[in-house]
Amino acid sequence: MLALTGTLTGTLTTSQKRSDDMALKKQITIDQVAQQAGVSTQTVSRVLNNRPDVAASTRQRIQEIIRQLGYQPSAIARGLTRRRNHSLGVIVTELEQYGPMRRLLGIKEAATAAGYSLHLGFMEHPESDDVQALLNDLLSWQVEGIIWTAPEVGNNWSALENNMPPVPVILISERADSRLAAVALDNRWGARSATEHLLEQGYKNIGIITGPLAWDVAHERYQGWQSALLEVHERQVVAGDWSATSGERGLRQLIEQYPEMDAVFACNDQMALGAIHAANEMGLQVPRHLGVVGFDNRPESAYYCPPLTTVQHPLMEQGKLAVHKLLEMIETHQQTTRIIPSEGTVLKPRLIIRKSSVEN
Amino acid sequence: MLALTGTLTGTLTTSQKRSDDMALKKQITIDQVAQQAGVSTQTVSRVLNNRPDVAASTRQRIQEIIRQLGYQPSAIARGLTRRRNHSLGVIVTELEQYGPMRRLLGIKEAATAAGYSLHLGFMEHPESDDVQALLNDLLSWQVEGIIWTAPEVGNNWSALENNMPPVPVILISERADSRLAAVALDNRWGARSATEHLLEQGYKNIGIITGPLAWDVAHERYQGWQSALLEVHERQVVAGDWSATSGERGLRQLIEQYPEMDAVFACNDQMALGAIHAANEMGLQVPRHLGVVGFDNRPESAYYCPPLTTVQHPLMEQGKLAVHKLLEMIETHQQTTRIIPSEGTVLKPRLIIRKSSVEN
DNA sequence: GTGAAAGCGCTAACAC
DNA sequence: GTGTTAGCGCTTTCAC
Repeated sequence: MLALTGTLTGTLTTSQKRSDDMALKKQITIDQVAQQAGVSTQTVSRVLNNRPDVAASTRQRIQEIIRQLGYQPSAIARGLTRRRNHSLGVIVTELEQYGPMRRLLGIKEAATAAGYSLHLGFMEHPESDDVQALLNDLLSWQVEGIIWTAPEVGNNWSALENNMPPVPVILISERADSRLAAVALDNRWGARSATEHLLEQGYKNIGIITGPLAWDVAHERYQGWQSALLEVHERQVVAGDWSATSGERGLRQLIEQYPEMDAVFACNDQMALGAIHAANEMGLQVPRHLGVVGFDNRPESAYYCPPLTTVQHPLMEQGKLAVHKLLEMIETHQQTTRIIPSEGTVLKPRLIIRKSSVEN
Repeated sequence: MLALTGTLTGTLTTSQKRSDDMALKKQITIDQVAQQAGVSTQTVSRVLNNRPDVAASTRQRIQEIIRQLGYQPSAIARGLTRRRNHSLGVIVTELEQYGPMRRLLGIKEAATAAGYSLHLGFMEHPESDDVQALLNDLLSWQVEGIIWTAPEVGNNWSALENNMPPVPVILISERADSRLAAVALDNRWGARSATEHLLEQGYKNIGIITGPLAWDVAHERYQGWQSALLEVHERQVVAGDWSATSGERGLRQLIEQYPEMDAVFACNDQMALGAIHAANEMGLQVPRHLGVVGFDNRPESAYYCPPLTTVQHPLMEQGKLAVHKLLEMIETHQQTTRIIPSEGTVLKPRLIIRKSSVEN
């Protein structure tokens, strides 16, 4: 484990060696370019920023020198004066999960396309981490806006509402009724349609393997499932942790406590995979004896045995949309206002029907 | 699509509205803190940096004011003077793949633990993107070192060797014999042991579904497979693209062109899943008629049917190790030297044996 | 213990 | 067209 914290003062450790064949290149600055070209730094700056008022010959000469020197303007210094550095902050968690990852990819794509770079703030423990510290870190990099794509759990972003950062914030939400400027995915609706599909297929007793219920996303899916049924009993519910392992364990437990179960809604594809696996091992045929539906539509879920019926949601699109809305807010100097549910965009998932829930 | 490129000059678009209830908070600076406290900025700076030579009472007073104002020092301005901003650059691709993602998680964890933040540079098209531009972008953020974890394809980092950046670079490599300061994973060795395992199980005719062979990682696995066999024929090889779909297609094609095949090495778990699926559909029992081995050991591969024999490799560890080595280089002012294969760390994968390759 | 001055690399606002 | 001046927010001298 490296202990870097102490070295901030600048004193270097004792064992410093330096490869002899390669002196430390100093950074090339605008001054050097200006000097070489025999002009002022200002003129160089004009060339860098494609300003019109530079003589063509001067411009060419300067560009040539820039190339020769391999000069690269410092985004940092530039940002300091411009008060704008074309970067966005993203607060993320659980990147090992499918949803967060896909969203980040969408964010990245849209940001790159718009010429923005990304600062990531990782929230390790959504339920306990100090939100303010994370925000401050991002703000200290002068990000122009912030995308919040960490799970809404407990009151971890009530802090946000009380102490709004000086830049626009957009929230990526898992629920249709979110309270900050948000791009939301209607998980509840998706879960409901998955459950209704099972009912339509003639299944009568539908269990559920949920995600960790403290998370909004898990809670919403749970609610969606519940809303499709007339009444539900505790026996029908088991909590998983998104992993295939917990899906397997979950199914076994459900069978035990709810023997009449003939279908299960697993709240993501991995848990569905675990459930199918357990069913196979116990000699229950899917979908004959047990209907199974998942959530996510990972590319591989079409190749499970049997192929998995699941809910597809536009994750990358959500990420992209969030960037677009955020940039719009930035451009119009719009601050994040408190309660704008109607302005928020709500994306709907889509049910993908495969063999795991359709007999024959 | 937002067109931001034109707004750099500062002129804002016409439709700018501003929410009335919330004026734009200006950033709080060190000067304001100093003024409030009735001291010089210098003294505040000393407090911020935990310098000893400040009167205890002064320090307390200043800290109090900092808290009240919610002052947050600007990492940007600080970095500009210190010439050090505690950030690392990471060049990544293909984050939707399991390997790259896991490595990034490892990198993130180690960097966070050491108090470093990360700048991501995304390489969209490893085979064609302008490497220099990506590097320049990272350098313009004054990153103190760079982790290169994009696939080695074609000559995309030969540019690196010719034009070494002014900061240390560490390469995350897929081959044991990499030429720059590297933390490598011995893919060839892993693939070889997977293939040898199949031979030991009595399989005689072993096909392969490779990844895109232009990538080092795919090529290395191919080589490992080949090295375990006495001689190989073109018929035994099909190229996939890492997706389950390509695995399914690949198996069908192999069966056709290499009918005596009794086992297949799929170069990642997803393709293995696709292959198993195809086999099931064609009435071939796994592992009875066809042995299958994958590569990656994703958490869910234990739940395929049958559970997948596969090669596990320490991806997160590789990422962490890369950070640690890079920080070490930074601390010792060590530049990346050209050829140091022996100094590079080589991690070995490990075969995980499950039912897909073991009859009974 | 504390402050004044200079400067990090760049750009905005004005001059000429 | 081009140069000068000032300043972004902070830290590093070096005074006192």
